[in-house]
Amino acid sequence: MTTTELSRPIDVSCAACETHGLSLCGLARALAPDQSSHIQIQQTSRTVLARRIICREHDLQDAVPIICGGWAASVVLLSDASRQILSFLLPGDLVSTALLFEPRSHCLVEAITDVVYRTFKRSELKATLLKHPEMFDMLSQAWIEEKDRADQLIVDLGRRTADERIARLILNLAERLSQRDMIRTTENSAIEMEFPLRQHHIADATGLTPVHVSKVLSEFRRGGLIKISDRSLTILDPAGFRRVANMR
Amino acid sequence: MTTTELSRPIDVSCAACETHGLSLCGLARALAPDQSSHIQIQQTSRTVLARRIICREHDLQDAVPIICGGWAASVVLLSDASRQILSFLLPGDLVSTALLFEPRSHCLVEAITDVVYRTFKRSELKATLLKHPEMFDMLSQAWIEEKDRADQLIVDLGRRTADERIARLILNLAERLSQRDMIRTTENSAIEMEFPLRQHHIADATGLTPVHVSKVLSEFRRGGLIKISDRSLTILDPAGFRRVANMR
DNA sequence: CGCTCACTTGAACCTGATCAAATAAGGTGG
DNA sequence: CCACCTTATTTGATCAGGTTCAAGTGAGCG
Repeated sequence: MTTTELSRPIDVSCAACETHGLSLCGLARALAPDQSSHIQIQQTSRTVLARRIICREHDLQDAVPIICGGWAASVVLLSDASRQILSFLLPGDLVSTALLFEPRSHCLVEAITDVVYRTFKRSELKATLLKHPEMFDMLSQAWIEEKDRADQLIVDLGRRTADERIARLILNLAERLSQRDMIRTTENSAIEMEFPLRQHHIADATGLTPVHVSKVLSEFRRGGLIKISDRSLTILDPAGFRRVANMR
Repeated sequence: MTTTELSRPIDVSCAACETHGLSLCGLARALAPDQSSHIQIQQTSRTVLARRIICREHDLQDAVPIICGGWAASVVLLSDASRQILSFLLPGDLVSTALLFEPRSHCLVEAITDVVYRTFKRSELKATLLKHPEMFDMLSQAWIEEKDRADQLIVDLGRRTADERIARLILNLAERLSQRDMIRTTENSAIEMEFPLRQHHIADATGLTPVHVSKVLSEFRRGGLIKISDRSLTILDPAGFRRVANMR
């Protein structure tokens, strides 16, 4: 069985949500069932195992998913079996703001780690949105951020070198994790984070091959910029790493 | 003087709007002053010359622009003076749906041809949006299309060859122009359209160099796929061209 | 122990970039 | 209308960043 389903009230298997409770983005927080929020919507919590699919392209879905725990990716499959990752989804992320308005997902959403997510009925969520102006603002906020990240990725893929793309990906993830209180900063200002991505994920996200990703990461390691071990990544030299990332 | 400003009623210098009156996308049409629409919002019409800027990055704008005539581009400038075009804007396009919710444009909008556009006050537009559910649907439609095109571009830049990128760009433009009744189909099923783009625009949009764009276009021409002359492009062999565009 | 999956490393290759020079196409002032 | 200047486009030669191919190493797991 790849998914478990349970209706409210949310039970302990959703502990991951609590863990990141405070770190969820506005929308997710407003909808969290255990918050003091005055907004109440029917919702369902699910768990999927790593590598399993959360929603398929062209699926017609009545449900709008929000990630509560774990990492996922939105990916587009090409006819030659190559893949492009459009975005990584972290706890608190709405899978796609477009799903609020149209039932058809146009890309695959795949769990990278085990993932806990909640789903809402589109109709209810929309209704709530129109009734609560503050929710509407959160939505437009999420929308703007989603588009900004897509535009940023376009620039990266169109105009930056492999080194830059990879460094920027890592820094962007660090930034987003930091907003969720999911990084540690050590006394020598190194930044450490959980990093469940395989090199092929990085390759699929940056438009490179896994082989080249390996070479670039080795280079970064040799340069003392980062350290990777045991599904955890440390940026040893944030300033230097940012320098690599930013400009030609 | 780069822009002319005139308050309603719209005069003949906005003839371009009439030309494409029927072709505007839902939102723009609903807002067109000469339509039988029951929705009335204060608006201003402006004209800018080719190559001039419609709105600058980080500009704080009270105004939301919709293109009425001509072609424009959203572009991101990099520190090394290279550029990435995020999207081409055609008549009927909202410059960016994000501008409805936040006053700060995060990219430059540049006229490619002479451009006629109208601007609306954000506050009024937002208010109208919430009052008219059918406008809200048009907006979410525009939003979804905008995001779809961005995602499509990500895939193109991440995973496709130069030939594919260029062919797809041209086909996408043909498709969008066709929705606006701005293409001609000749008896031998060739597709002809106005094509004001310079090769450097194509390069900036596809993440390639102008030199390489020139080579690829020459190759297409030599293969009898397209013809370009006098700011007009003809797809001579649509089937063959689509084959080049679609898959590896 | 033997698999499989992830990563690493090196060699050869190729797509697209860079450099350079020539040609064409506009636009302007006289 | 022409001479001149600037901006596009074309074409060829060379270069380089990443890919592809291939083989080997290592870690986790049944």
